[in-house]
Amino acid sequence: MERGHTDVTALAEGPEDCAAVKPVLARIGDKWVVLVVRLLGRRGPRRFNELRREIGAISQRMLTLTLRGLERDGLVTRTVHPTVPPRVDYELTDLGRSLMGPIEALGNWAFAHKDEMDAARARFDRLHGKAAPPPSARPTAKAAGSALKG
Amino acid sequence: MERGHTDVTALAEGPEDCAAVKPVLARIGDKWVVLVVRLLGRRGPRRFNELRREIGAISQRMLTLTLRGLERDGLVTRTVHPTVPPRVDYELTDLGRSLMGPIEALGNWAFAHKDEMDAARARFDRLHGKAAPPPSARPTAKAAGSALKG
DNA sequence: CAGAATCCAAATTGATACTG
DNA sequence: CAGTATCAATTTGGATTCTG
Repeated sequence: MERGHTDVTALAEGPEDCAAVKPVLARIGDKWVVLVVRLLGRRGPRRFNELRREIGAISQRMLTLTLRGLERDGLVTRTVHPTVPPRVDYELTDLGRSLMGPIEALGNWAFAHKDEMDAARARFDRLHGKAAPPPSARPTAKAAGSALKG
Repeated sequence: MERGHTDVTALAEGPEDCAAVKPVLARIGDKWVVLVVRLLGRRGPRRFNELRREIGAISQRMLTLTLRGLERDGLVTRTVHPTVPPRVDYELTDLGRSLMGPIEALGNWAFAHKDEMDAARARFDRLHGKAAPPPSARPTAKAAGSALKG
């Protein structure tokens, strides 16, 4: 049953099922999870600071939190080598590896369509007069006052 | 080039590419986006409150924000019918439809492995004495006081 | 090196009220 | 019906400090 990511074409759609997969999707949806899983999947086991360096923009706290979450969900194993200085290796579990298929699909899609999305965003922003509201874009009090920052 | 979700097996892995796809993944990673795209993809165009009802747990504001984001990224179209009361239909664009493959793959994976993840979580929590630290789990002042709730 | 703890800034979200 | 505006509460994330 290791045929990649189970191509079950018929997926339930009831609200109960939505609720069931929601926490799973929440974890996968985590920005860092995708990067960490890809890294561990493609380049094998990694130490804490190796991951940190290779990911680049992540803070220590977020990496710790991300790895802990992945470990909790059974997607990675954490192996502590009782040496000094300490050495900790993180590696994908079978479950974690089974996630690579869907993750790659998503990554490939993102890579293949980022230009279209960029163009769409530019067009939308132009039509709406907005500059570039990052994610949600709502006036946050500080935004009003910071207008004169330049 | 409409062969589903481009099965490009070789995906770049440099940090620059990571940066490029990050915003894309961020949008896809959004909990609601997956649900909305699936709904629009499987059941066709939908009105605002139809989506609201069918999703269930979403607030009006979040649905508005989610749809706006999807529209901005060129994944859905928003059609206003100048009737009274107003009627607005949301529908996937071609780009949006092309996302369905990866989304389904992810949804299927989540559905297929939620039990394993649940089990893993339970085991982890048991070993760590923690009750059930939802996502990140950090002491938030209020959490300290609620420890004696059991 | 790997991580825990603390502090604090900023983003996210829900509830509510108002509008065309 | 389909939003927008505003406010309050929660969450999230980064920076810093400390430890084994």
